[in-house]
Amino acid sequence: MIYIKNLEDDSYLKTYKESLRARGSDESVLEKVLMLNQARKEKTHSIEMKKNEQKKLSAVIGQKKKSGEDAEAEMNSVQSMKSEIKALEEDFETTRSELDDLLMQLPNKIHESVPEGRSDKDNRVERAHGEVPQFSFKPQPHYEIAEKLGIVDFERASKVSGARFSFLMGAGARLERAVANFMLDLHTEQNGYKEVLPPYIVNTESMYGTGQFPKFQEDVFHLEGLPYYLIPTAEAPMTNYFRGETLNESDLPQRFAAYSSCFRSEAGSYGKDTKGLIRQHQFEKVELMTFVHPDQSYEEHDRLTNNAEEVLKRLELHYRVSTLCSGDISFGAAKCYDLEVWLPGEDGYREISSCSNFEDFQARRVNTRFKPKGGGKPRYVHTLNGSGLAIGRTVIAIIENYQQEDGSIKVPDVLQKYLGASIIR
RNA sequence: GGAGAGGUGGCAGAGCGGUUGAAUGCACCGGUCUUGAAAACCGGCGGGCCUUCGCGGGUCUCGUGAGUUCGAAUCUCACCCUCUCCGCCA
Repeated sequence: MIYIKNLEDDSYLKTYKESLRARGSDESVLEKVLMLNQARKEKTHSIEMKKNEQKKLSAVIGQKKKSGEDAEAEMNSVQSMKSEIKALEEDFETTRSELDDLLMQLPNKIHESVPEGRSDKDNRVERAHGEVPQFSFKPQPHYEIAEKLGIVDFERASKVSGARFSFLMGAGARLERAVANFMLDLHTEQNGYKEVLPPYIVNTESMYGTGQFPKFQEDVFHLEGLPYYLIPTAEAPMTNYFRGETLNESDLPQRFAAYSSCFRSEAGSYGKDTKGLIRQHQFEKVELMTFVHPDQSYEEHDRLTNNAEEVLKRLELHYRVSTLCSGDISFGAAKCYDLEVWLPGEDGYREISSCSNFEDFQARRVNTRFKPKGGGKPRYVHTLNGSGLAIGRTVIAIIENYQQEDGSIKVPDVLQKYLGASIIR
């Protein structure tokens, strides 16, 4: 049961409707939800009244039996109440499950600072770092460079696994590992995150908790015949980490840097980015995930985004930051910044991180709350996450931005100690 | 994979089929006492949903789900999880 309380608040409802419109989503779902919620309340009430009657009568029976009296009449009337209640409950259950299904289809309310728009063309560029690098030769795409250097093998990967898989070989594999270590060290030693290696498989319930389901059921790998899924991102296990728990306010914020492989079926993206490492079924990522006090989530959103940006800054890669517009922002996010890195081989920008504030959208689904310091009812935490960064795409950016005319790759300064080399040739 | 034990409130730990949301202890919060603190004493102390302007009332919740019963934390079944021993394995 999610979201009901908010939707009963008139002013919230008003802004929520505006938000739905800005997203371009179906408003009729909301109308149905409001109707069903009303029905749900009425049905709950009548069931509870009946149950109360029944309980009282049962107590009478208990008394009578104890004192050896006959309770035949009472027992008969309880019997008939029971069937009445059963019918009411079945009816209620229909309403409730219908309502639940619809509630899962309602997207998060977007934040007021999110620009209106329909597609990624309407996203608002907030800032850029560095400048588009100039080359004295024509820069090659990463897969050309990498294949020539023998640090990636797509052909054998397609034989062994299929399309959208790769073998990283030698310095390629090591570069991937170096980048992962560099990011994790930065986030744990300087940015205050706790390092996590989460499970790569989660159960059905966890997939609903992050808001991946039911909408994106197609995009994940399902283990046949089992209620298990390969994680499309570490966001899945991490958002569920405190599922069903009530934390203390003093426990907040909780900041995690989770390193994991990610698995995506990429159904529906056939023909897109078929070359190279851009869109693989399996890739590595360091995911930043935080649980914070609701009053601090927007401050935290900037912090987290800055932490992700710092990786690119230290690697001296040109990138820009945009706020996703209302039509482009994901289902569960209230606000989202995309970090796009410059790829000379493509002569364009590529998303390398997506930093979202979910406010309490996910927290409601996973039921993660905290007890306020001064006492009072538990409140939902706010959750945020962002790639810090996608490792495979970072490797691509390094290959393309640090390529030399002779086909070698210069190693960025900060990675040299991890790689034990200053050039890959 | 085989054999056994167990899952009760923040923790520890009782619980006979009958008014038990659940004894007791600890922790926590408020108060008395104290210069202050401790100790002692008194009181309070889970969450969801429905209802109420509020006080309050109702209902659900003792791993999860179904069932037996007028009535289930207590009985039955299935599932999940934890622990111990054996086997296997990185």
